[in-house]
Amino acid sequence: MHFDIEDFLPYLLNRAAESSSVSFQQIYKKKYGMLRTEWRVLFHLGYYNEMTASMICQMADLHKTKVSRAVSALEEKRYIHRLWHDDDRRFASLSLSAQGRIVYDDLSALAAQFHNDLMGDFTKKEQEIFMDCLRRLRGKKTLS
Amino acid sequence: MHFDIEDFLPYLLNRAAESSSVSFQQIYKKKYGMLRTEWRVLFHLGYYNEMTASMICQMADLHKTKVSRAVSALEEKRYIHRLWHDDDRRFASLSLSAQGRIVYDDLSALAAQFHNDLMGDFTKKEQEIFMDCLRRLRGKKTLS
DNA sequence: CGATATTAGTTGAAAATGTAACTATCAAGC
DNA sequence: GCTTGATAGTTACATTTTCAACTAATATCG
Repeated sequence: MHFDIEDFLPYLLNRAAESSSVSFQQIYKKKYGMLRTEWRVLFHLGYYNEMTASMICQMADLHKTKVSRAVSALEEKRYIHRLWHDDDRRFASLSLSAQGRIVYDDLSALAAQFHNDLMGDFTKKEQEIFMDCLRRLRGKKTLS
Repeated sequence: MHFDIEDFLPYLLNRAAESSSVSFQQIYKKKYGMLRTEWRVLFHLGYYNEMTASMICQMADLHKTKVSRAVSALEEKRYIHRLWHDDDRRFASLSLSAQGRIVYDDLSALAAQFHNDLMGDFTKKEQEIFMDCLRRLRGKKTLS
């Protein structure tokens, strides 16, 4: 079976992902001193308002130690609140603080703009197919 | 501007990339004890036969320290040869050893198969557009 | 030729990540 | 109630990655 390096999907995906992530990373890093995982946790909380750490793990495909550390970092920056449940004290509701909400609003607007810039070159039809492929790919675990 | 978390391109790309890379990683890690960067360097050498480290950096979008360490690791595993140039002794030609070639042949066949499995669900047309979008995206540096 | 700048690649320390073991809490079965 | 097992989350340690400083070789320009 022929192997063409430039068409190898994991490689292509990685390069595209890295290239787009790195440029957007500059923004939240410079403006708010956040790491990628922190931004990821932040935007989940901004979007879904209230989640436990394990919900974030599942939805964002992040390991619990990564989330744990990101949550601590965000708490230290006063971007989120952590409220331990009374009925089951193993887990805590996470939510944005007022300041965190401001940061989220700012960054999500920039993200939307960034997204549109990236997509700008593609036709509507291409965009649809592209996004659809990505969504179908995610979660697919072949050959394992 | 509206921000939809599940459609945010860098996020989608990252998840798709991670998911595909992690599953393939199991293979070369288990079979040959290689890290992702090492596999990346190896398949560049397998495909292009002879490159300097800095050529690999450019083509594979890898930082020179990562390549440097991957090259050392591959050399220790006896998968590659390093030949310092006589006319300009700053750089060295890297190429696969006989054993490295065997490893490459094995892994590239598996990679091709893996690629096809991933792509299997998509129609020919979808595949074309998808790959085309990825290639056009890679290297695009918006908003920086 | 000699000073300065570039380029290829390496190395060391700091930061981030992954893995496994851990604490604490709750659930189930007896 | 007590043991066993699961779950949420944290911590410790080893591995990787990143960043900046470094060596060594060549190039440029006076």
